[in-house]
Amino acid sequence: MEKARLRLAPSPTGFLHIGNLRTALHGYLLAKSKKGLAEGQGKFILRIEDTDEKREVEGAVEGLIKVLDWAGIKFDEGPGIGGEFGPYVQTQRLDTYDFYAKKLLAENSAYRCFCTPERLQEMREKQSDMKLPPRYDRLCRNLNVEQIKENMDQGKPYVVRQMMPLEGEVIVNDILRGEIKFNASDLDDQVLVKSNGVPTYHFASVVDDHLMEITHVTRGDEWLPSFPKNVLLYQAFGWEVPKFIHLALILNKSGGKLSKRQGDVFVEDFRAKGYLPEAIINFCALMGWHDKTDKELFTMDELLESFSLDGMGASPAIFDLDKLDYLNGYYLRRKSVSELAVLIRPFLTENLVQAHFSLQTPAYLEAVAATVQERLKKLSDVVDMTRFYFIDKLAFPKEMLAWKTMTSQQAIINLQELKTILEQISIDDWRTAKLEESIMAWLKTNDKKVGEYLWPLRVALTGEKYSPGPFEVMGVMGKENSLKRVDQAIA
RNA sequence: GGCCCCUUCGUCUAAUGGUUAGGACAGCGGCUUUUCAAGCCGUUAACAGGGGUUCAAUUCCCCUAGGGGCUACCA
Repeated sequence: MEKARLRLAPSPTGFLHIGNLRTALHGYLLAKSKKGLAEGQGKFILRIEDTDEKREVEGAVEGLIKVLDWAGIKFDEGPGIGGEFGPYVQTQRLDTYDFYAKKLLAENSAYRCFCTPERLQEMREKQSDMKLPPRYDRLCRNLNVEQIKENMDQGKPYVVRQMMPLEGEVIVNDILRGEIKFNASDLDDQVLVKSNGVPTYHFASVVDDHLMEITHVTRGDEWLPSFPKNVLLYQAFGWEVPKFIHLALILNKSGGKLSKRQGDVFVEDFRAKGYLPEAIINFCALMGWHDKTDKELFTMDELLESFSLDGMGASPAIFDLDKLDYLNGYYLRRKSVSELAVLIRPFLTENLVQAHFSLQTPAYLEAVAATVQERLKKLSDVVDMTRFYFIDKLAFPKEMLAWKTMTSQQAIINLQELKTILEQISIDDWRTAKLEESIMAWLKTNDKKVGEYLWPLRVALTGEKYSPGPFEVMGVMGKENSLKRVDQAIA
């Protein structure tokens, strides 16, 4: 059996982007799925890439771990979890990077660069004026020992740069795309260690992936351009190159980069709106992966059975909110009523604030939940959908009571008729099924038009054009409150 | 500009050197029906373009176009 150790290596710069969750999920499943890389025996590791203190956001690591856990992605090793390859936070591994940077320097695979940011800036401007690709001009690449010593003695700050081959081809292999060729002459002498002594992503991730024995690197394909540089670095160390799987980006509706501007992009946003982890996971799995059968509805457990490398593709996917909504509605409908009641509770505070205490019981919430379950796309929809259940007096124009071509006067007359019937129904019989039975029977025997009675009744009860049916609503609200609404509509 | 990646219905995606190019979401129509949903049934809709290779190309190759990414002492 193939060994598989994969990692998620986020930088703690804020919330978790939905695209990163997709990357995380695919990596996780490759490690853990029965049809994955290692028959479900792979390891999934969390490593925090916090080498850019400028972009770091307070509390982001905790947030990341929390939301990943919510989504159902578990780690075998990582900060707070442990493991034999720790620490799993890069700023706690600075000595390690220092050691390997010195090694590279000693072996002449890297060099110190004393160029100031100002000089680099100027250089790039000149290059782009001359329509040349902006690239380090390698001024410091050929500094002799004395010059280096002199600069160091003067305490000049320096970065460590990777020494790229001057000519030839670098051929790399991506699992999803096969061979990719780069000209060595197109490769910049990448910065490995910044002047503050902290490594760049490029350097730290290669060192860590090797030391942590990562076998397969999954990452976004925005890293494809640095792939040859990574490979060269492995070769400079004499290390085996792990397999690379570059996942295509997730794009917005117009095909551009999915960004905050166009709406929700963070998993936390979706969670706050009431999307279920089941839906998000199913949705993310399907972007860039497809089962060999036509099956599309997958729980995490099912993905753990079916997800495989050969179902993965390399083309970018556009984020389709409609499909996410569908999936979320689907999983919402599959919840038990009591589960749903618990889920909607946090969204209902606005409604409950104005409600009589008798309307705040778990039992009432469950009854309410049952009537809106099949209508919800996301949990936050529950607010508007159930408002009428919690308020004392409805406000709606009388004309709304009229069904199709009937007048509101006629609607009120019909309501009065219904009222007498309803009053005769005992509290014990005041249940949705029984109410429906009685009213429908009455309508039939008296040869009444169903719509001319049920529409006004429903509007009287809910004050809404669209809502659950009158029998369901009366079943939830009880006799007293239901009749009160009918009276209010008649008055 | 340079380098790299990608290209099947609007969207996510199957399949195949010879198919009526399949499924799902969305759309549309119908059934059901007091409304909205849900459900069921049906239906519109795609191989980016041009060259090759071949008896045959959506499938293999090349070019073009389009889209995207990278081009920092950010990841």
